[in-house]
Amino acid sequence: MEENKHVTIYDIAERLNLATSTISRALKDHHTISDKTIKKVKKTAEEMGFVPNTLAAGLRGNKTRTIGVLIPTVTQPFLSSLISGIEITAQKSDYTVIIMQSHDSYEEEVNMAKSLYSNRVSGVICSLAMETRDTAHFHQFSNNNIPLVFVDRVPKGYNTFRVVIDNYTAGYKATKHLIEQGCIRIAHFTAGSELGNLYNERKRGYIEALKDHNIEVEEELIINLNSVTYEDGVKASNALFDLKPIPDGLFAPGDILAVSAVQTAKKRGVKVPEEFKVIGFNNDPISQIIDPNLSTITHPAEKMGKAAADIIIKNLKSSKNDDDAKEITFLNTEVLARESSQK
Amino acid sequence: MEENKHVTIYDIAERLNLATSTISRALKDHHTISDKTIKKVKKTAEEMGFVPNTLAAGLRGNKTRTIGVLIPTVTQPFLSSLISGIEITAQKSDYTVIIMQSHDSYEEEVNMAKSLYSNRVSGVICSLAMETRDTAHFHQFSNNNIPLVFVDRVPKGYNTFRVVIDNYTAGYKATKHLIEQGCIRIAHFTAGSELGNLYNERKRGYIEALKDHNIEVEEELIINLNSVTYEDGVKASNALFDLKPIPDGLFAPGDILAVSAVQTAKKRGVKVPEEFKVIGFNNDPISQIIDPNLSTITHPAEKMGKAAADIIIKNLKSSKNDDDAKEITFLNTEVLARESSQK
DNA sequence: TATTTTTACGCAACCGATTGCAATCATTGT
DNA sequence: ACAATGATTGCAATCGGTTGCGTAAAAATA
Repeated sequence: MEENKHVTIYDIAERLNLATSTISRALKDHHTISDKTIKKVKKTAEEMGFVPNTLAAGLRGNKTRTIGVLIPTVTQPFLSSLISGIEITAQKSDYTVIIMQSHDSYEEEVNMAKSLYSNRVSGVICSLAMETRDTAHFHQFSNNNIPLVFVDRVPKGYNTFRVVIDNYTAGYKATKHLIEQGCIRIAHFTAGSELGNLYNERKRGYIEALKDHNIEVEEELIINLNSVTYEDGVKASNALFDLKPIPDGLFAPGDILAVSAVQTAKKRGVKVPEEFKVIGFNNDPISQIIDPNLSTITHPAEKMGKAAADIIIKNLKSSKNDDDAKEITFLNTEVLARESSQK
Repeated sequence: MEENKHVTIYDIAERLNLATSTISRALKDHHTISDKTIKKVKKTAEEMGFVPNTLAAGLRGNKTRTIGVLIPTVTQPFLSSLISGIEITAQKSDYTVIIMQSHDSYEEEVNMAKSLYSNRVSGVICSLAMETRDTAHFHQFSNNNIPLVFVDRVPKGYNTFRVVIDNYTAGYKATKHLIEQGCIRIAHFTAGSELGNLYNERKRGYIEALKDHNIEVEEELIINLNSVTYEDGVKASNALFDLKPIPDGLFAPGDILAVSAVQTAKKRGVKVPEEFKVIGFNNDPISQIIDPNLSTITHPAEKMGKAAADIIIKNLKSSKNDDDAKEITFLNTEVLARESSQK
């Protein structure tokens, strides 16, 4: 196992009796370099096993062709699909992706943002941690002209790019769907989070849909969860089924919650969808596994990732000092009617 | 939106009338720097919003405190949990994680390996792409003393660190479990892959378990899949149920496959587990969602990630020229008996 | 043939943190 | 009071590409 020192452009230059500047330019097909030289350099570089040192280039040029991704976790289907989308698009333009997980912790998010900045990423894509209440730690990007795109869980009142779905409309659609399936007492699970206001938006849609169909909004049918987990979903579901007449429908703003409700219903002898119709959110893989199959709202994760990466890359290309307002991209969602909400 | 130039140690040095070397040392609590100076420097650095430039440090020191992770995809539960484990451990030691997806393509794997090397990662953790047949593209790491750990899908005959489960034993256990539950004609799904020999190993365990219990190995019960996907699982399952007397059990080397079998069984009126018992592999989330709950083999993804990261970090710390044989770490698996294999 | 224009390449500074070695200052011993 | 020892800090090279500017050589034009 020989201890190969890294091969540098200096090594190539020495071998060919050329200047490093020539090597550097030849490797990038610079027009001032003759074709002969370019071929010769590339051939030699290949032979010597030259691999450019990204650090050196990044240091000098102050651009790393790296996109930093800061998300709560990679283990949620939605987020791993998001990454997948980012990665596919990034790769096409020869960008590298650094992924960091905040684990929904504000402190970690702050640290990792600093770390990304420290690594001089060219752009940042972020979905906020649940805990996050302020966005000061993102100013370092904005202030240094590093494109910043928030996805899905985006902050209010911060002029950056955003890629989202219309959570209000989606919530409205979901609820309307249940109404159309005959539900008249529809429950809703929600979760608090001031900055990433998506649950509030879905709830708004839910309420508005009820009102539009002359259905009374009952506070006891709206349950606030601490966390969007299976366990909390089970608790909330049990609370629902403890009600005197149980509700006949549920709009859960997440498939895990919806699944927990379906399974709890089964355990308690409540028939889905006959006595209790459910619609979830996200179209996670589990929605097609559970019996009955779960109706849900599509959430174009991969598409969102691609869109976010596209924005970063396009922005980097034009490299204009975009001081103007940052666009907000809305992606479409749809009701996916399956068995759990069948009339 | 002021255009803050990055603050460097030069800026701090100028402000305090000190040398950059002093600043650099003060920031890392070097013992030759007085406490006063250290405090002063840190305070000023904080005030000025100094964030160290990782690139510069990495270039100079030729170490980046970055772990490169090269895996087929992040969207599989097993792999995203693996990442999670890597990330948790890395973060504790202040390492950054770069994730790249090969999408099971050999060509992409080669490119991304080069990219990781180009980024001068301090260590690499890899789970091979399905397509990969040789490992030449990993020599650049071995040759340059960059610790390399293969996880789960590991190459044969390559002296590097490996973190795996004992797939043979796991396959044996799974099959034995079905036998103990009364199965006498057990089918098996398998998939070809020469380098990452895990399916072959599981199959070996399956066959050995049958032999040990005097059960004939029937070739028609062993179905070779092109890919480990739901769709291929459905095809294979239908093939099984087309047999004159259908088998009474199935060991599927992946929960997706097992789920596809259970659902296909339902569709065709085959009762699980009464007429057909199933055990999967991985303990993916879906195994607890499907009805009946899926018996499976635990696969300690997060633990494997932690172990792999630990190896990298430990190796980097000792920084000995470990020319000796690389250890192989076996993690434990267990049968998780749930409803789908109930006697 | 003399001169202008191209073409092709070299020189050297630069990015920002790190580090071996030299230098300066303060403190203690004699 | 002076040398010696130790505590602090400064100097300058270094890592490996990148790039503005300068120049020599070749080609084009007068």
